[in-house]
Amino acid sequence: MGRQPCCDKVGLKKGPWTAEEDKKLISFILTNGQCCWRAVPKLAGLLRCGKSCRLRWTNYLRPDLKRGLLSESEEKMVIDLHSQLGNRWSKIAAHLPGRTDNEIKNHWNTHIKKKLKKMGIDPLTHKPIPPGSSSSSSDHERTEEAAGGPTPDAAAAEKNTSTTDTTTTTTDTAAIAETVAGPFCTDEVPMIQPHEMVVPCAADAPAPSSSSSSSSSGSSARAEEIQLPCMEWQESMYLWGLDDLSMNGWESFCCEDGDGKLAFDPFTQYQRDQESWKFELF
DNA sequence: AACAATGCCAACCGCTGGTAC
DNA sequence: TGTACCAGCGGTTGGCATTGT
Repeated sequence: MGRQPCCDKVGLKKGPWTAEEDKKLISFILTNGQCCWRAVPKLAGLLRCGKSCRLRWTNYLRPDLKRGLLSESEEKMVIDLHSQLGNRWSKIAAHLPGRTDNEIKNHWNTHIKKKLKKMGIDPLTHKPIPPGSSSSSSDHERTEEAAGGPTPDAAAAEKNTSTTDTTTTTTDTAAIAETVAGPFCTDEVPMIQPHEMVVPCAADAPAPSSSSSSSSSGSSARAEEIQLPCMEWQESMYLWGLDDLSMNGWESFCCEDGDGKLAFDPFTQYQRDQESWKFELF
């Protein structure tokens, strides 16, 4: 059967989100919660497809997101989980509160993969690379990699890794993870410590079940975890800008001392233009 | 200083699985 | 049982930032 496009693409905006669009999306979800994504852009007054809205929310605007590089322990966990689950980024992300599948995927492709290759470990199989095979990688190799794709052997190996051969690879990978996180410390910004996590409910909650019994279980369950802030928060929000908000989490603007500045964490690689958010109370 | 190469990440694309009818 | 619709997933890409020459 032919699938209809997720939305009418004519006249829809693509590319980077503007601050104004972010604001619309956040305020809509604040008011209405996460419902049918297909309807969100229309109801929120956005010229985006629902899919784009969902992605923007889950990968960037969600208040329980941690920002910054993955810590060593998180990296170890990713390696270990990857050895068991393969490229199931959403499953891996489910074990790392505040991290998105996209973020983990990117981190894997840009950092971890490289580290493993440098150590002579095949990031696909988590086993030592036989001498003689190439282990270099760069962003520009991705084309060849993508074009060629994994070798049948590698693909099979990954499949094995992710399905049946979990016991051996887990053991291997535990050691690998230990080694990798040790000598290679690429993190050049302070780590987020567990106590700095902005939305405790995400960390405290059990890992989301991968099996959804209804279409709403995944994201909606997550929505239920999110403690929507009090109304006073909105003043802080506009005072500090929504980018700060999305970066640090809503709770940092609702902290007991009532001073969002204390909650602001300067370590992040926050580089986005904040000009457009300086309105209202400024 | 100018240009090229490389790194990085947000966002997009297309597919899959689940569900309602 | 088959079809249509939806949310979610994983792979890929575009473009900006950074680094090297």
